[in-house]
Amino acid sequence: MAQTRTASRPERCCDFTRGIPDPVRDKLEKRGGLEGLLARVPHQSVLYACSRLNQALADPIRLTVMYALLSQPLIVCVIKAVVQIADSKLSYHLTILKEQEFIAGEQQGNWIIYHITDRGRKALKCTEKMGV
Amino acid sequence: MAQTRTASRPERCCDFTRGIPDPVRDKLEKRGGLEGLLARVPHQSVLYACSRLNQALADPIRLTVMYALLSQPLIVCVIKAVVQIADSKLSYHLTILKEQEFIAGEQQGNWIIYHITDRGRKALKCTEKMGV
DNA sequence: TTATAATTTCATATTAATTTGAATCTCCTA
DNA sequence: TAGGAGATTCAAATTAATATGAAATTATAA
Repeated sequence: MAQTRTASRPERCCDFTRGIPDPVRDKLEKRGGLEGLLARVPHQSVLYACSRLNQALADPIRLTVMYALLSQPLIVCVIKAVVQIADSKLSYHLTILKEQEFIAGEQQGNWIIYHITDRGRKALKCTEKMGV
Repeated sequence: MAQTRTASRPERCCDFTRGIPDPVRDKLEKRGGLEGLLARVPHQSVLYACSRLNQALADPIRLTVMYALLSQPLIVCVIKAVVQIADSKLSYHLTILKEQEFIAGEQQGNWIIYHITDRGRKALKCTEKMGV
C-alpha cells in the first residue's frame, strides 16, 4: 500500500524532465537536475538558524530597542521609557535579542546596562541597506 | 482620576535623571535626554516595514525557495519538488516572498516561471554576512 | 467546447509568537 | 537584615502565522 491517496483530486506534479519551458529545463539539466539544485541549497540546519535570526528582527519593538541602544548603552528603565510597554513584555523582547546576541547587558549595581553588539549593529545596517 | 492604578504591586519606573549609572546618565543628558534618544530612532512606520521584511525571511521553507531560485529561474512544480510540501502551502509562501518583492514570476504558457529579484539576492547576501 | 495540467484562493484548523499580571529574584541601602 | 527598586520568570490568555484540503482560476491542448 505504498503511495495510496485518498481519491478526490490527487496532488499532481508535473514531470519536469519534459514538457516544461525550455530555458528552465535546459539550465536545470545542464546543472545537475534536481539533485544539483538541492546540493546548492544550504543545509536545513543553516536555514533554520537564519530564519531564527531574521525572526528576532521581525518586530517593531525589538527594532526600536536596537536603535535606542545604537545611540548609547542604556538601562532597562530608560529603554522602557522609549518603548512604553510593561516591564515583563520588555524583558521578553530583550531576551530574544540577547539570544541572538544582538544586544548584551552587564549588571551594574542595581541596574543592568544593555548595549548593542557588533552583530546587532551589522544587523541594523543590513536591514537598512535592504531599503524599506 | 488620572493615573489610577489597581493597587497590588505598582509598575515602577526609575527616575533616570538621577541615581542611575553615571556613564549612562551623562551621555544621555549630553545628547538631548530621552527626547534626543527618541529622535534618533527611525519612525514607527519604517520599523514596521523593516519587521515585515525580516518576517518574510524568517522561515526555512521560504529561504529554501529563495536559494533554489538563486541557482536559476524555476517553475512552481520544480520548486515543489525541492521543498516537498503541498501546492497550497507552497503558494502561500510564494505569495509572501512576492509581497516583499524577493521573487517575481511571469506566466509562460501553462506555467509560472519564478525568479529571484535583486532585492532577494541582496537579502540572502545580508543574511549570510550576519553569519549563522 | 471539453478536458486537463498548473497554480492560486478560500475557509478552517493548527501551531507558534506575543501579551498580561502576578510572583520571584538580585542588589543595594537604611 | 528588612525593605524597596530594578529587572526577570512563569503560567495563562490572546493574537498572529502557518498548514490543510477542497474549490476556483488560468491557460493549453484534444
